Amino acid sequence: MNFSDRLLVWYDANKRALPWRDSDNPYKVWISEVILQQTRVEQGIAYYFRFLDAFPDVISLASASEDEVLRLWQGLGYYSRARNLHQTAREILEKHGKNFPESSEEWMRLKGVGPYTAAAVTSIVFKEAIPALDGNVYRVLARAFALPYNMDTSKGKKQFYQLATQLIDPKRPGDFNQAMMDLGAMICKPSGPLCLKCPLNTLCLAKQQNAAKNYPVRNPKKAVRERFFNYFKITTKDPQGKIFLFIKKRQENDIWKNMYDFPLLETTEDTPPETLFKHPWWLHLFPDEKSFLMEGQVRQRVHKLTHQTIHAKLFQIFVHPENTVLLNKIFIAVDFDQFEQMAKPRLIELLHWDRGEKS
DNA sequence: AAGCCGGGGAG
DNA sequence: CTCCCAGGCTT
Repeated sequence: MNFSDRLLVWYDANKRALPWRDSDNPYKVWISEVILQQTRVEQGIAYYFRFLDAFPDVISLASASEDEVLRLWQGLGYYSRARNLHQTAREILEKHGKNFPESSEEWMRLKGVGPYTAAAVTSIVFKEAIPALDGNVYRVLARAFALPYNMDTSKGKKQFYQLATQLIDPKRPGDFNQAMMDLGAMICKPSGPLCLKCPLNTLCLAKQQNAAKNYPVRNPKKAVRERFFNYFKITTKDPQGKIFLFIKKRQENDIWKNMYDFPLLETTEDTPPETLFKHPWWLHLFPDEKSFLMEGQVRQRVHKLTHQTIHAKLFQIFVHPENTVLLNKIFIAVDFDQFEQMAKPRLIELLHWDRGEKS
């Protein structure tokens, strides 16, 4: 038996039962593929169910607001996926008149759809014989053939792509692609691969060399950036005694774009409150140091992302309503119930609900 | 080509 | 702690 036959025999007997499998619905497969970009299946499944429940088809997704879509995506990360998904739903409805494109070339032109997602959707739904290369597939191929190609470079990716094109079963392209990913996730794992259970173990060159850990070749990882976020949870009361807090929509090209957080003063290093309260940004909001009151403990939290570590502090500030004219111009006043319904980064969710302080 | 974009689970 | 996950976009 050749590579593909062994792989597919194994797949038929061992494939994972996943909610979007055996579906010929391009919308469902598309959503699942985008949710699973850089995201483990176990983490994505709950989001998949909630997303399809809220937006069962492309029309409902296109009809939603971006805020609603981001709110459903909250906690999953890489939020451009949600923004692009929403934008692309509207584009499909406009240009394709509700019908999805059927070729990977057309899919590639959609926002948020790259080589992997285009190939995955069209191979699974439309049986296009094009390989879908994700992290699992690079690892399986690199080990099986002891390939020295760097998967972080375009040249390296091209080598993997050409090989996969040779291997893919044109009769079952979707199953081939999913089988490669299942094998990578279940057997040919990044560390501690289960070679004894692998259907390819008799032909795997990395196993013969006992060198699975050397594959695939990748770029060395970069240093993590350190950032210092000083947040101010500014609250006030209206004449009826109802509490409002001031928030902001992040519109810069930075993390968490188009999601909501508290008024933020970012500094290049850890900065004591006395210094923050003399900062021009703060003095602009509160020229008079008696116009605000700091209450409660300062909440602190270290939030680690893949590429940056955020040292966050949350200062709780109370402001008398007569001193909120400028705040109302710069920020958005919401009550706590409204705030709960808005799309927030994980860090904000944690700071908001934190009890006491941590250092 | 390199930099940027989240959060979480496994070891 | 480190690694990396059904990647894609911007510069």
